[in-house]
Formats: sequence, C-alpha cells, structure tokens
Amino acid sequence: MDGGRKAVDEMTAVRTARPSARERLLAAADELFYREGVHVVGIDRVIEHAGVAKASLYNTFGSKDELIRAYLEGRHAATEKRLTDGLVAYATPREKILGIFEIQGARFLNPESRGCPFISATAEAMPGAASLAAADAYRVWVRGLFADLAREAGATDPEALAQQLHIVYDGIAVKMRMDGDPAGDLAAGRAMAAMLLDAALA
Amino acid sequence: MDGGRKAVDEMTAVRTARPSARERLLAAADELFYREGVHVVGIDRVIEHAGVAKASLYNTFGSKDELIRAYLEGRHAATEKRLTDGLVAYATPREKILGIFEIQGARFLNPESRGCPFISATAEAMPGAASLAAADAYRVWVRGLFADLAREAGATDPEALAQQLHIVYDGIAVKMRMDGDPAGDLAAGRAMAAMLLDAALA
DNA sequence: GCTCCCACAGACAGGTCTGTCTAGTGTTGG
DNA sequence: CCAACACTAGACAGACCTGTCTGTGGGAGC
Repeated sequence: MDGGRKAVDEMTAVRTARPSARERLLAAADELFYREGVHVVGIDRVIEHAGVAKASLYNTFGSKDELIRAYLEGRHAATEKRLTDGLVAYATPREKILGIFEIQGARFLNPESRGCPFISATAEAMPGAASLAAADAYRVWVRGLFADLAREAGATDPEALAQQLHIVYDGIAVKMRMDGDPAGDLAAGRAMAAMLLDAALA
Repeated sequence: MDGGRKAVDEMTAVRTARPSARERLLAAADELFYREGVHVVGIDRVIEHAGVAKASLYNTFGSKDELIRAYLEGRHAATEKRLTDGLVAYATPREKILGIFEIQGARFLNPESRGCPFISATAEAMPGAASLAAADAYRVWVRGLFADLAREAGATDPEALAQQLHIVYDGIAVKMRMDGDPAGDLAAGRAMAAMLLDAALA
C-alpha cells in the first residue's frame, strides 16, 4: 500500500540506526499478545512497550484488528521458516513428519510457552475478525505440509493421514499448555504420530 | 455451599414462580460467555440478558472472575452428567470409550458450537484466574474417566492410554471448531481412538 | 402489622478501551 | 534552503469496563 517504492539506501540507513516504528510495534505486539492475549492487552500497552506514538500505530496498521492480523502473520511466517529450515536435517518423509512434532514440541516445552497462538487468538474472536482469516491460512499451510509429506512417504490416503496428524498436532498443543506434564504429553503425541505412520504406510 | 438446607417448599415455590436471580445469571452467563467469550462479554450484558440487578450479581458471586468460575463449573457438571447418563447405553468399557467421542462429538457438530469452553476461557487467562482452576478440575475428571475405562478394558498401561485418548479428545475439539469439516474431523478422531484401543488391548 | 431479606433500578466512581486529532521535531533528498 | 516525510507527545472523544452505593418494593415468617 505505502512505502513499497522507497530507495534501499534509506531503508537500510533507518534500519541500522534503529528499528522502524512498524518493526518495533510488531515486536511489542508479538511479545505482549502472545504472553497475555490479544483481548487482554490494549493498544496503550503495545505502544508504550514499543516506544512508539499512537498515531504511528494507526498510520501503519489502521486498527487493532489489523495489528492482530499482522502479529499472527508474523507467527505464521516464523513457524513456516522454522519448520522448512529445520526439516532439511531429516532424511525421509517419515522422519520429516516426526520432525515436525520434534521441532514444534520443543517450542511448547519452553516454560514461557503459552501454547498455539492461533488457537488462543481465535478462541474469542468475533465472526468477521482478521484473526480468523490469519489462523485459517496458517492451518491450511500446516495441513498441506502434512499432506505433502504423507504423499511423499507413500501413504495410501495422504489427506486422511494428514487430517489425523493434524488432530494430534492440535491435541498436544492444547494438552501441553493446560496440563502439568508437557514432556509426557509430547512423548505420547510423538508415539501416536509414529503409530499413525506405521498404520498408513503398511 | 449455600442454600442446601433450605426447606423444599420454599425452593419449589420460588422455582415454580420464577427462576432465582442466581439461576438466571448462570443461564445468561452460560449463553453469552460460551457464544462470545468471557473477555468479550461484560457484566452489563450479562445482567441485562438475565434481567437481574447488578447488585444481585455482586451479592451472589462477588466478582466477574467468580461468575466465570461458576459458569465453567456448570459446564463441568453438565458434561459429567451427560456422559455418565449417556454411557450406560454402551456395554463394554471399550464401547464406552468410543461412546465418549460419540456423545461429545455430537455436541461439537452443532453449528452453534464454539468448541471446548475450557480451552477458550483459559486461552487468555491471567495466572491466578479462577477459570484455570475450574478448567484443571474438569480436565482431571476427563482424564480419570478415560483412565478408569482403560483399566476396566484391561489395558496394559491405562494411564498412558488415557493420555493418548485425551490428546485426541482435545485435538478434535480444536480442529472441529477451526477447520471447515467437523464431521470428517470427528470421524478421523473416532478412528484414531479405535486404533489406540486396538493397540493397547492387544 | 411489622420486620427481615431478597431483589429491583440505576446513579456513580475511577479507570480503560479504541480511535482521532493537533502540533511539533528531526532527518533526508533535491 | 526547503519541502517531504516519518515519527513523537499527548489531549480528546465516546464508549465501555468492573465494582460500589443508595434507595425502593414486595413477599415470607413472627
């Protein structure tokens, strides 16, 4: 929409000096929205944490809803990069599928983890909220990743296998957050994924 | 806690005339909190929908947080009753376990369903919130139900089986809410539960 | 009858919410 | 030098938030 045609020199100059208002806002939103929740954290706390004027937020994003969308899109992009980068270390499609649980599970093991940001942000979303569209895009991508790997692994019904793996993926995200034994839950989820793979590739 | 020792005459008299303020508040909270979310719905909307004075709410529950706890405890009690009543129709422990998915899945198939109220209400809960304790009690009960049935079914490791079943239970609750194919997700979850049972009872 | 108690209606306090607006500052490119 | 631009600080509007308080009315028990 705006600023797309700027000279590269200017952008790098600004960036080396200090992160732009947009970047600081996104960093603050990412931290606060994830830690405390998109409904609990108000605009004032975000701009205070970012060290940014309120007008800059509304010039850049237009509304809180759009800031939430940008926050979730950032989470989506980071997860996509983390997984695509991490999965190259695994050789076979089967190992890559288990690697997804390994990589994402490690995140949820962090004591700072508050579970899946898409599940949380959409838990109380109103029907037309931007968070719903962002969460949908994320989930379509995850489902596609499972399905692609299931196909490469030679599953007879890759879509069905992906659906089952996605259920386990959601289940451990919730259970690791809510109950007191994230490591045990993750191990149980991994075992289930392996069992599903064995059954689907037999 | 209170009112348990009241004369039956008085209670029935009140009940036939009109539900008490407490009952109307709980009914309104149940509807609004579940449909729109405990953070989105304010006290004013609850009391307006219940047709109750604000002072009655604070005399009865003391705070919004305690009203949320009462709302979740009501959900817990209703689910417990629904399952214990519904499961008598199933003969074997194995069928009862699958019956849990049948009974609860049918609820999530309702277009009005917004998924698991405990997952949603705790998604943005602050550390000491009453919703966390209520959700914990509910989840301990669910886990215990799975474990008891797994033990009766003769599973070698009933706790491990219960943990896996609980992951599937959470997974379908989330996936049925967020993606567009609740019936397919439920069928996939049922199939996974059956597979887990076959593996654990072999 | 009279008193107690539950529930009513609603004003009020003090704060927070999102979003708008004005005015000023500092840097950069021409 | 000057115009453009991104940004800052902060007042402001109008709504909503939780929670408290005052005063009223009606039914039940003594």
